Amino acid sequence: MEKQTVTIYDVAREAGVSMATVSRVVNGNQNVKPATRQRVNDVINKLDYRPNAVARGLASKKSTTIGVIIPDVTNAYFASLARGIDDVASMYKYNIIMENSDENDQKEMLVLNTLLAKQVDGIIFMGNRVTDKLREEFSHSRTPIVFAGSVDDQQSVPSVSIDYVKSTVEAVGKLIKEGSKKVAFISGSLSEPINGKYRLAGYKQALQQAGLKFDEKLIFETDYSYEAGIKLASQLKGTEISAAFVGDDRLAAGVLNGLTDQGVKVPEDFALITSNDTQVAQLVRPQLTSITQPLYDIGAVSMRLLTKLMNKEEIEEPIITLPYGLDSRETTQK
Amino acid sequence: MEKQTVTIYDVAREAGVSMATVSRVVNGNQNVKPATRQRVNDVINKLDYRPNAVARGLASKKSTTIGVIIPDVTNAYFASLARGIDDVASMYKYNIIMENSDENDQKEMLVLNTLLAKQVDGIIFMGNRVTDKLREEFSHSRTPIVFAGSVDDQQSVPSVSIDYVKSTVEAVGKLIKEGSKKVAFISGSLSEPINGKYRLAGYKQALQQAGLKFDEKLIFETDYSYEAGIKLASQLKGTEISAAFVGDDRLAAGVLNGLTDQGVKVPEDFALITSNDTQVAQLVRPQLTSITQPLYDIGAVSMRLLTKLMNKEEIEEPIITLPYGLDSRETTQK
DNA sequence: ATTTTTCATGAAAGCGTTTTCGATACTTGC
DNA sequence: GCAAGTATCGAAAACGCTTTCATGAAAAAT
Repeated sequence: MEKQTVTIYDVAREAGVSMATVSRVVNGNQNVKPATRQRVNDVINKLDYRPNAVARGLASKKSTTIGVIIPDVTNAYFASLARGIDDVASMYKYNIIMENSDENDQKEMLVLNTLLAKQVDGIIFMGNRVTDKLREEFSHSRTPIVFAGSVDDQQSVPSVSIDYVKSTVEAVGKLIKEGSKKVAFISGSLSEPINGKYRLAGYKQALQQAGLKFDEKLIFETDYSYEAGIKLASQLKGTEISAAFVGDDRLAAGVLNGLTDQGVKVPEDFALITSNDTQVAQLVRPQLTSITQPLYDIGAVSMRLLTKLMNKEEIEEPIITLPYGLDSRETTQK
Repeated sequence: MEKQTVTIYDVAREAGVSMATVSRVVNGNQNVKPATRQRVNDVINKLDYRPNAVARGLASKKSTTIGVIIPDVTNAYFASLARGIDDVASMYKYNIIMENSDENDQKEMLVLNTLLAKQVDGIIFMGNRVTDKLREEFSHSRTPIVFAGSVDDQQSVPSVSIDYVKSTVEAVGKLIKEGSKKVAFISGSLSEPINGKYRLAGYKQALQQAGLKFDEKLIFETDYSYEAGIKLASQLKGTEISAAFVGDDRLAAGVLNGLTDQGVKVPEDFALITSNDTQVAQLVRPQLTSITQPLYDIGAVSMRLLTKLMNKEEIEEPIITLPYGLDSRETTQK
């Protein structure tokens, strides 16, 4: 016995009303006589009627679904944002279609298009850079979008993040103040604005404030992985470098563990500050001093912003900067 | 100028064919003369036509979307599974609606229902227990479902996981063989079959094989968190217990760090084996010896199984058990 | 040359809702 | 009691696509 799906029409017939009325009670429209509402609700329960969201979406042109483009769910940083996004999304009755992009240009285009095809009401984009093609696609579509945990360097898209320049100035400044003359700057690709533009600027600014000269050789561009950190650690050993600012926690954990495994004492011989305050930073020993970010909130606020955009509400400020902190743990003097 | 969406009808008119023909070329149906196909494709490009997936879904009764119920994306274990799921899902052109359940019964029911309302073609469920209500809901619906990383203890639902009993026997066996007479069993709620039924059974079996007596006092039931581990560590210190099997990596990391911080030497004074082989296990120092699970594959295989179910293909074996391993790292003798 | 098959296409009926617009039935005010 | 307003409801037209069925044309078989 194939379960025949019960439609709004069945309910209407059974309750002796029109589809319009059923639709009204389902959607909480007030123009229904209480008695009728009751009758319809009874039938709904009796028949176990569940509105078909797809049909609803077609008729209303709203899918109550938003698309989330995430580099990799497996990355704790992005996963935390995602959690914030999801929580406020469900608060507002939206569902989330999540797509891993691997920060691959082609894949990003692809998922963006399928998201648009699915008629998502809005999109949250996570990633460290935006290609021109992608930006163009964004502006073409009528679908609102917000960047979470990153800024469009043209500042043309609503976004929420922390102040990467200032936080880096502070972190590097601390390293210098605690006695390091040679502070390495370790990050992912410098072609990503967050690194090449903001963090690097902060690094230089901190140097300048301390009257130190910028040295190209202290800049290490690598990828965001634990392994890359381990490898970097061997390069670092035996140099004059005695501290490092690192743009990613897993990378930092690699550097730390690599250093420690080689007998370098952290923080005595080498100080370290990382950037994302992911749980990783607290799991390793010694615990990583880190810039702290309201990860969950970045996601949550992004989603909240998106709901406003979708409602065409007036937005006071589309580029939101959330407060950050600097938590001194065990890889700096204190 | 509000961008007027271009529909299949516009393409049809412009190309001088019927909607049916356009639909055919869009869907790769072979019954179209190459010349016509070409003409239609040209118009599609010219007009930048993108099929509306919602309308498509309504007409075809397929959403090409699957629902994923995950306890918490922020948990590395589940995130890894999710990644596997997503990769093969997109391989098969499915999109994923992801819902965090927090393993909360009520929330699970809720998300299941919205998933069903959205007409997902299939569901992947992650979680450690299934309430009867949920099970009933599953069986009511015609939507195929598979459990990833857990088993329905009634074995009535397709699932993919590892053999929790055998892997635990092996892990606990190793601990005993290496000299521990008192091995603690530390896990999350015993009401979850994975703990109370399978792992515990494995634990007892290992004891029995070694001729050891089961001792209620060695069973520690807590929650899966780093903090819980830290707390547990103080309880453990000073007892005769000299080893522990732990059901979760973050929990294990907590125990390890807690022990170490109190001056207990691991593995010399206390040996530890954890269960999920999440990256956490390798980040901590000493690195946690762990049962290894093919996390990504569990997700991937689950999704593959689901595609078969959705295609109504013949399934040889709906309860899939993937191979596990035991990686001796630094929290056991070797 | 005629009959069959096969191919290519179009007309139109859904798919299950929402929503507009008008109609009817009640209230209310006077 | 009657006009005017208001609350309640229904008919039916979308929404943008897929899919069945019929049809005519072209190809193959006789």
